[in-house]
Amino acid sequence: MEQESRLAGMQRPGGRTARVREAVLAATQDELVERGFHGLAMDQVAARAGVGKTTVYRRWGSPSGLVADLMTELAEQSSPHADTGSVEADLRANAASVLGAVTDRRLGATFQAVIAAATCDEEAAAALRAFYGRRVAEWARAVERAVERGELPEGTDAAEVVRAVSAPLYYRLLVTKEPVDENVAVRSALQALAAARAGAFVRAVPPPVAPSGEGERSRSGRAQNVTTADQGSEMRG
Amino acid sequence: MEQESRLAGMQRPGGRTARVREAVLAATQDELVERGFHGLAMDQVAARAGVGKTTVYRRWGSPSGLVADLMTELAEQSSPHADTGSVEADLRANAASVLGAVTDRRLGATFQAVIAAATCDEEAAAALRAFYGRRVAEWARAVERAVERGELPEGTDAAEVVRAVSAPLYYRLLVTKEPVDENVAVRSALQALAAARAGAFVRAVPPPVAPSGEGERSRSGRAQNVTTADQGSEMRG
DNA sequence: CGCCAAACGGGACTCCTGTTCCATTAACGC
DNA sequence: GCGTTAATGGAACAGGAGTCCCGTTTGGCG
Repeated sequence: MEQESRLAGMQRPGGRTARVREAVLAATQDELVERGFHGLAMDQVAARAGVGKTTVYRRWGSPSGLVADLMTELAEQSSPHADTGSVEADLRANAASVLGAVTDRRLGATFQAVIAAATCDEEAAAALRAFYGRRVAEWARAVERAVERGELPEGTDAAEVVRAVSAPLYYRLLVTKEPVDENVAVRSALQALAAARAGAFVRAVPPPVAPSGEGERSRSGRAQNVTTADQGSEMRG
Repeated sequence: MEQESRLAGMQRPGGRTARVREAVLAATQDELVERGFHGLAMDQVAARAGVGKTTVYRRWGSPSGLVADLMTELAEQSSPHADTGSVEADLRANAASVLGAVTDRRLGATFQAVIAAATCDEEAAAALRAFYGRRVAEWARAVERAVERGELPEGTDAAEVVRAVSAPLYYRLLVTKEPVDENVAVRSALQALAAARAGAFVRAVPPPVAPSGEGERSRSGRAQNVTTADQGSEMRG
């Protein structure tokens, strides 16, 4: 999308260059598994890949660049998805897929890394967006077919349903750091399904309810005890 | 809990020490807003806070340490939550609260930072867990009351419902990097509510479905098949 | 087969992060 | 007040990440 891969800019993507990239990306993943993103040192990667440090700096620039390229690589590979004819089974399969990606030692480390990188590096963020954009779109087709079959309400936002399946898993993984296991994955799928069946994903914007509670204030604002009585001073436009 | 704050270990937590901590944490937040976690340099923080670099290193050790302490500080402050008597309003208020925290320039930067730090630093991860543990527990009470009132099914896992409200917001913020606005927040709350009403959060483990399609396989070749051969109780309504 | 430029590799160099040492300040107890 | 010493502040020091320079390799092409 944004960039075919790190070979895109190369004017001579011949044998050696491709070999170098392959070796470096593999080494990067190894390092990620062993030391995590914070411990990803360009030196180490270069040494492990058996290439010059200069080369790694020149082509990838930073650890973020490495993981971004890695993610781009993964984005081009992944695509399999189920289409069983039953939304429930499809969504379960989707959840299982995410679970697998997150659980797998190698892939999990990579995802953690790319997400960490994405918090501070635009290139990594773009790679991440591209990856999920593609993946969500793939799985969304199953949901769309379910809508066509009448299993889900007309107007259901398929992509949103798919995202809703992954969201709790990533929430646990990244925010609460709770373990993510099969049980959680199944529940996640079923929750999304239940909400979808209830029409919570139909595209129309829901109407506001009477007392739309004010959110918490930032610490600098120092308002404790929101009584919710205060009416809609909207959060931000 | 793990540590009251960074003052805990201090044997002489008197005026100056407290002042230093305050100044350093404030400076840390400023730096986070301006440069983000990746650009958080101990030197800069020290200079900005008007304290010696040595002091910052001695007491916090690393950028992660700074951020973790900041999160601990925030955890002790936050507590406001709505209890309007209507689950829908409460959950909307919860979503708005999260939205506010994420949207606020200062708080948002801090959360991003602590999450980034948590991916590679156990102390930051612990601070993050503590923060959300507390916050979720607070909001869960509103859901519990809703269960008591009969608005939601018996056996509903209140904490799970609360987490389900935040999950999509953090998913967008961290994974897909889509903008998080009020619209998304409201939808998130209503999705969680719909799922809760449908009984998707009752504590019993859901039953397996017949044709559990083959999940996708992650590239490393491990298959994930949801078998969920657990005991069961029906859950869709 | 041989040219040319693209890409790589190694080593020296720079700069910045983090540490150490010691003098100075100011809480806390009396 | 006054002493003790935890805690801070400054400056010099060390180590490592990232850059630069330039020579070497190698893929593309006639």
